[in-house]
Amino acid sequence: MDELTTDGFCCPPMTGALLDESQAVQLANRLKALSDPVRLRLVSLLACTPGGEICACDLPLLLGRKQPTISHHLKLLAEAGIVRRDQRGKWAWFSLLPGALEQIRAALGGEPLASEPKRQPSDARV
Amino acid sequence: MDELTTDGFCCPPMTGALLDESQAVQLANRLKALSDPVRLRLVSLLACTPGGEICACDLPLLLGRKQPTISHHLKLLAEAGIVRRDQRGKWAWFSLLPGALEQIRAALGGEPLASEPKRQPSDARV
DNA sequence: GGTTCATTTCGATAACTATCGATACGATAG
DNA sequence: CTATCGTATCGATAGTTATCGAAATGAACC
Repeated sequence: MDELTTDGFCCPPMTGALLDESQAVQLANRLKALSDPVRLRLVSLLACTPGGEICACDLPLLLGRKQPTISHHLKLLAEAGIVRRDQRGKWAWFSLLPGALEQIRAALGGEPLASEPKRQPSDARV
Repeated sequence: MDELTTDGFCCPPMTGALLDESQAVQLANRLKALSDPVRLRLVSLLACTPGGEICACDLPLLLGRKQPTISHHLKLLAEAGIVRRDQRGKWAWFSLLPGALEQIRAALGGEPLASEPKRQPSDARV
């Protein structure tokens, strides 16, 4: 899990910068990291916390999951480059990795993504 | 699968609009619909196609998957409210549902999502 | 070193998902 | 009505994931 190289969908009207297989896999992996209610709430918590970070010890209560489950989700988010772990004394603090969400949003298409006319049914095949 | 009621993460600096369980489930479902390379490429194709729509008959070749697989992915995208189906004669044409991607992007946090200071390790418990 | 406590890893289970062959459905053409 | 052909559904299989109890790891403190 490394850099996000694509600038995502294209479409300031009608370009041709499709996602190739590997770009799609990369973006899919990042989105998958966010495609879970527990992880979304976790990210949302981090985003809304004044200091920007949360102690792992509070998460089981905040999210209603047992501690190993929380740890599992934190690991996935960290591997996806969305969250950063900071061991401070006995406790582990987590924070959003700056720019991560913005990158994902951008990959989902920075531009309007307009829709347009219609083609004939008869053009369909070949 | 209906409306997207949340405006997502909060955080024009430090608000308190967390995602609750049901909001999180809803958003997770939409993200899950995008968390697959085949579906991402499909969406990307739709986004980059001049007319904004593609005949299902072309997708097995374009995406390198068999027809039932394509049909499966199209169904998921349609159920997630990302794609629209238009039967025209014998063929089914698909197009992006206007605004769907934008909604998802917005739910991922319309605002900067800044990060900030640090707390003491000793504040950790209680 | 040894105790304590937060967190991760392990292992097991249940639920879900992508894929595709076979088949059913649906619309058009004859 | 029948044949044809595009698409959806069914059923099976293999791979993935969320969850959590139990055990291992790691850091502070004495």
